[in-house]
Amino acid sequence: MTAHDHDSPAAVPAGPAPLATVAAAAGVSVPTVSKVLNSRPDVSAATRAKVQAALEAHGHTVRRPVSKPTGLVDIRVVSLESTWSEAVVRGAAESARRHGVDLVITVDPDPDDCGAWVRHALARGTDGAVSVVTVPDAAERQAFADALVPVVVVDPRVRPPEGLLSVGATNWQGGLDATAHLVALGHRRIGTITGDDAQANALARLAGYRTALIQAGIAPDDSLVRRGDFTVDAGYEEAWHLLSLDDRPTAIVASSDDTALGALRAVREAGLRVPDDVSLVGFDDLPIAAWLDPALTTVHQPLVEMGAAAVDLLHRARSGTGHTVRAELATTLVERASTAPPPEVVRGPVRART
Amino acid sequence: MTAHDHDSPAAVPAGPAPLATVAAAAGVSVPTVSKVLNSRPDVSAATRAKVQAALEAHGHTVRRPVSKPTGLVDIRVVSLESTWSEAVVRGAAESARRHGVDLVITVDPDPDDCGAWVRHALARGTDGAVSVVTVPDAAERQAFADALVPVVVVDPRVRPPEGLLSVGATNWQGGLDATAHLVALGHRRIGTITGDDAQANALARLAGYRTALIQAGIAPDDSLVRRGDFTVDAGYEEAWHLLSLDDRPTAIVASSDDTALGALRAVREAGLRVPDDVSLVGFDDLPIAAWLDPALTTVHQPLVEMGAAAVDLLHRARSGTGHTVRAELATTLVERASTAPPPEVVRGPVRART
DNA sequence: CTGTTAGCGCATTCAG
DNA sequence: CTGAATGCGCTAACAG
Repeated sequence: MTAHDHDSPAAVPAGPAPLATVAAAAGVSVPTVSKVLNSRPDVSAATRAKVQAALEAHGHTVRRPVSKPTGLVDIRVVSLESTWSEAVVRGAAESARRHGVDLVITVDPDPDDCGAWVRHALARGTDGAVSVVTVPDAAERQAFADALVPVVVVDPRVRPPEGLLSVGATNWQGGLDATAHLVALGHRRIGTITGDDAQANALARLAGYRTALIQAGIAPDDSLVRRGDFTVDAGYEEAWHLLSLDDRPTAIVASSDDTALGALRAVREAGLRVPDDVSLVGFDDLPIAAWLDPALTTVHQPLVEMGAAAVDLLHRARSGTGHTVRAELATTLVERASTAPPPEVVRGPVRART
Repeated sequence: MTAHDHDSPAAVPAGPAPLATVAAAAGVSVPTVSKVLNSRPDVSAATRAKVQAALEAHGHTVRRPVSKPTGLVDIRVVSLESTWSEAVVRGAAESARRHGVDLVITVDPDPDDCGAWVRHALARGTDGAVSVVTVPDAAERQAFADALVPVVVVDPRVRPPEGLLSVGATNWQGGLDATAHLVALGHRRIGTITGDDAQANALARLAGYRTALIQAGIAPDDSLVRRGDFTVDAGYEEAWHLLSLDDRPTAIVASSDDTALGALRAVREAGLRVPDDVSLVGFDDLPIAAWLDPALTTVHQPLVEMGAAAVDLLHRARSGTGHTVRAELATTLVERASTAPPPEVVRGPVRART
C-alpha cells in the first residue's frame, strides 16, 4: 500500500457513494433512491429491486423502516376469568395511561403458543408487547427484535431466555415466608400443594417451602408434598390426600388462593376446622382471600404493580434509558384468620370420603 | 318548464359537473380534484382551498374522509377493580376476537365525563366504541356521528337518549324475581337496599321489587326501603338500619352482590343467622356469590354476554345490517343457600351496635 | 368515459 | 454549499 492513496483513482470503496451516483446507475431519480434506502412504501417492487441492487453495489445498506410510534401497547393474557390476570391488566392499563399510550388487550387461551398474537401485533404495528405467563419462542423474539419492538413477559412459565425482559414476584421468598410463619406458630408437620411443576414460579415457591423447613431443623417429607395445578379442584383433591395420611399435617401451604379455597372445602368436609385443626396459607392475595370465612392468611403478590412495571419496562426500553432486564417485586405475607398454633393432640387420619 | 328540456343549452345545473371541468377551472389535474373531493391528505392547503371553491361552484359537495377500518374497537370502563367490569370486558374481548378486531381498553375513573376518551379515540381512529355505564353527552355523540363511528353504552347510568345504542339486563324483571322468590318462601316483611337512585338500573330493580309485593297483596312499606350505592359498606350500614326496626324484615333484597356481602356481615354481627333468621338475595352473580358461606341466592346478570352483545351491536351497525337499538339480556334467579322460609317467631329489633 | 389509485420525480426544506 | 429527506402534484395504469 502506498503512503498516499487518498487521491488514487483505484481507491473506490472509501465509504458509501453519493445517492446521485446510485440513482444514475439504477436509472431513477435521487428521491427514489432515498425512499428505497429508508424503506418507504411508495416505491413499486420492480423499482425497489433495481435500486436495492445499485445501493448495495455502491456500499450502501438498506435501512430498517423507521416505524413511527403507534401509541399502542399490546398485552396478551391466557384468560380473563381469573382475578389474577385481571389485576395485571389493571396495572398495565394504569401505567399505559400515565405514559399516554393505549392498551390493546388480547385474550388467547393457549398457554404455550403466542405466535398468532405476535404476528398480528407486528403486522398492525405496536410500540411494545406484554405477554403474561407465556414466553415467546426464539422465532417470535427475533420478529420483535427485527421490528425494534420491546417485549416483556410477566411471571414467565419457564425460565426466561437470556436478554428477554421479564417481571416477576419473589416466589422463593414467598414460599419461605408462608412456611416460616407456620413454623413460628409451632407447626412441625406442614404439607404443601404445589402448582404445575413445569412452571418456574411453582418450583421457586416449593424451594422456599423446603428451605424454611430445613432452616427450622425439620426434615422435608416428600409424602407431604402434593402436586397440583393452581386450581380449586386440585386443592380439594390434594388436600384430601394430605388429610388421609396416617400422620396428617397440621398445616397446609397452598400454591394459590384458588388451591387454598379447594383445600378449605376439603378440610371442612373432613369434619375439621380451620384454623383450629388445620392451618391454611394461600398465595396471591386475590380479593376473595379477605372475604373467605375464615379470612385467608396468604402471600400477597403485587399483581397490579407487576402489570404496571411491565409497561414501565417497555417504556424505558424504548427510550433507551434503563437497562433492567428483570424486575422482581416483593411479596408480603398477609396474616389473617386461617392460621393458628397447631392443636395439642392430633388425631389420626380422617376417614375416607363418602 | 318545456316538455323537452333535455337538450336545452340553458339547462346548466343538471347535476354535478365532470371533474375535468372543475380541474380546468381550478388549474390543476383531474386526480388532484379527486383527492380534494375525497378529503385525502396529500394535497397542500393552498391547492385544497382553490379546488374546494371550484368544486362547490360546479355543484359538488366535498365528501367526508372515508376512514378505512383501523381494526380497533375502543372500550371504556370506570374501574377494573370490580369483577363486574371485568366480566363485561371479557365478553367484549371474546366478541372482538370473533370479529377479528382488537380491543383497546381505557380505564377512566370519572363516571360522568368520557370526553377525554372520546376525543382521544376519534383522534387516533377507531371502528367503534363501547362505553360501560357512562353515557356520552350530546356533543360527544355528535362527534362519533360525524366520524361515522358507532357507539354502544353498556348498562347506561341514565336513560339513554333516543337513538343511542345500548345493552342492558332485565333489571325490572330481576328485582321482581328476587322479591317473588322470597314471597313464595312465605316472607311478608321484605326489606331492600337499593343502588344509587340516580341510576336507571337501580330504579328498575326497585320498581320490580315493588311490583312483586303488590302482586302478592303486600303493601309496600317505605321504611323497608333503604338507599345504598351498590357498595359493601352501604350494604353493611343499611342492613343495620333495617335490622334495628321494631318490626324488622325477615328477608332483604340487595341491589348487588357487594351490598349483600355487607348485609351478611351486619346480620352476623347482630347475632342472627342467614338464612335461618334473615334471608338474603343479591344481584349480579359475581364469582364470589357462589363462594360465600352460605352461598348467595342472587339474580344472575349475563355480564359476559352483555359485553359480547355490545361489540356485536357495533359490528352490525357498521355493516349496515341490524337495526337493534337496545339489546336487553335476560336475568335469571340463582337459588343457593342464603334464602329459606321465614322463622316461626320473629323477635324484636336487634340491640344497637357496640 | 369518468373517477380512483399507485408510483415517480420536481421543488423545497433540512442537516451538517 | 452539498447531500439527503419530504411534501405534493403529475402521469399512467386501472376499475366500474
